Amino acid sequence: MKEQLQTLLKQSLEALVSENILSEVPKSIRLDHSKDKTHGDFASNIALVLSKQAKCSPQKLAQQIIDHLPNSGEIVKTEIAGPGFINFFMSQDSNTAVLDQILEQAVDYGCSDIGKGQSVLLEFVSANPTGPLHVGHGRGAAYGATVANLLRAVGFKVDSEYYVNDAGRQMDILATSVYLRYVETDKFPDNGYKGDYIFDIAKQIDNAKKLDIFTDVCADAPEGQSQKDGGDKEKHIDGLIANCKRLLGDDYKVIFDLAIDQILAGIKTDLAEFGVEYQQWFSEQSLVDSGLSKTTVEALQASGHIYEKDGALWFKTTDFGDEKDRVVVRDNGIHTYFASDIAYHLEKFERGYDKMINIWGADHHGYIARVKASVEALGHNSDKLEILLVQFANLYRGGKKVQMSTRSGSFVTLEELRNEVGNDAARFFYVLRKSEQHMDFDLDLAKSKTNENPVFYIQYAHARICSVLKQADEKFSSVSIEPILSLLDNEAELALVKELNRYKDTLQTSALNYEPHVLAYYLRDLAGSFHSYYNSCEFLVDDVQLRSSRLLLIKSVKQLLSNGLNLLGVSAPDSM
RNA sequence: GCGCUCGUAGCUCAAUUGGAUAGAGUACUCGGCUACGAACCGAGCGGUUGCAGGUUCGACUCCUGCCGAGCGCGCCA
Repeated sequence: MKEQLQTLLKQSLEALVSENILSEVPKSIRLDHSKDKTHGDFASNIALVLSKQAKCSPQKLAQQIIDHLPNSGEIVKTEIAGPGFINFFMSQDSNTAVLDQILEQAVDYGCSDIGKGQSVLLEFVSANPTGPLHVGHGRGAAYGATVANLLRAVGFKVDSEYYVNDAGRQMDILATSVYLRYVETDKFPDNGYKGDYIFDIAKQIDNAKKLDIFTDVCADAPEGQSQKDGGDKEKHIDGLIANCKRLLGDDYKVIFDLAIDQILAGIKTDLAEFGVEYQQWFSEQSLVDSGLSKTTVEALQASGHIYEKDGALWFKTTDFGDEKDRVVVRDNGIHTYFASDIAYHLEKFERGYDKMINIWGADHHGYIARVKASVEALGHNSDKLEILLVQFANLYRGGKKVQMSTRSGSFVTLEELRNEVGNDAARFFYVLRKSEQHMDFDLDLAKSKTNENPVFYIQYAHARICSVLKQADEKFSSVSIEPILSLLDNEAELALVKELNRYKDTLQTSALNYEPHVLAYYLRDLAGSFHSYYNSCEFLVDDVQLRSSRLLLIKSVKQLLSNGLNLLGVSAPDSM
């Protein structure tokens, strides 16, 4: 319906161009579903936008646009309002046509091909495999999975990917922490991984020697001493790692692999149970093994973007707008994390996607400039790489902010949250906030008063409709009666029909702007309109035509609630 | 100090991406089940959109400067 109207508007503008009233037809003609029903069904600001070009007042231009509109049975009334908006009042038939479309296209209703099959690589979560996912990661997981669903619905071909940081010092700290729990030392370093899950992994070690790895390590800062001096603490744990590797020999690798396998398996299960699926798990170590990490640095060197200073290799990212240059190879010859990340992004570009999207925690924002710089330096268009930042969720418990740290082991895991509030509530809650909005997550509220979560409000609407339809089947014979949609004429019905007409645009807006919350809010509004309708009208009336018309309407509502919830990764139960 | 992100009702958040009278939930005050599910509905209360300027037909939205919050600024990952 909106498309037809847009076409009519365009024809009118073309006519005005041929009469030299306008110089050209704009690329896009803005047409909004009006939010206030007194403004009709659609509103356009086109006259306001073009008044300067037409050199006349917006109101006058609006009148000319209306005068040049081709005749159409769909438009019953137009009016000029406010500073020059054109409001369109559509015919009842034109408005209720959506009901048939929804029921005919069912689960596919709302889907489109605006994405034109473009391929997208969507990377999200990618938390270091040094511990279980916590509720902070949950936001990225829910957001990423939903964005993937939305993009697919509007015609993109999306691959989801998790970048596994399975190389580097953090992994050695992890392995050494596990070993220290295995030997049950009382000198566990302050900066090791202290979570309970480390004990669980340690229990699975069999047959390794229990050695004292504290000999000859920098003894300045064992637990409880000179904690102020971070440098010594780090040297201390590096010494422990070195001893661990040297004394354990081959057993070190066994423990190292055990630790990462266990944790990664846990992360995979966790995400799968949360309804978050990945097409690829990409290992950082594989970049080292394949030599890509090394050849990438060489390529940068060959193209003159690398210089040496203080024994290290620096990448001149300032040439590409970064605020300072970055080290890629340290003076000890070891590649930095950034070096593998450059290789990783190069590898992504070489896989040939039309678009790449990274979803990062907001704490990584300082990293964007250097990654884009490296992409440009290697001859690729960094515009194909979009980086979306998700703000942290502040957790509150008992009115107090909960500090979260994987190392100290003080965090609420995603699994705990899912068990407490359920997947549906968790998925919905995470996605209800705009991603760049800081969000406060009140654990007590989420856990103890789950009925206040709006997800139940929407699910309840769905269940209510199912219940009505079931009873309709039981009470009345199922002879098919042709509904007469013009009977749907009371206020609640018109509001619902209007709401249903908005779905398709809402889905597109939500997808193209990577804003799942737009869909979430829409669904709540739709459920709200339905609940009002439910309380104002009876569906199972004796008048067969009225009854079947009303049932057709609520069937359509049910379909869209189900479609929308499905995209958000939330179930649409028949009863609850 | 510099940079990024943000600041909207008592609280938690929206606002069709620059549009018309800034809306929901929650809290609080009323009212509605002999009803197709009350996990619901209806009414009320609640605002100088952090502050001050600017841009234009029009600003919560864009620009500038302050104030406040979070994050980042390492040869860590």
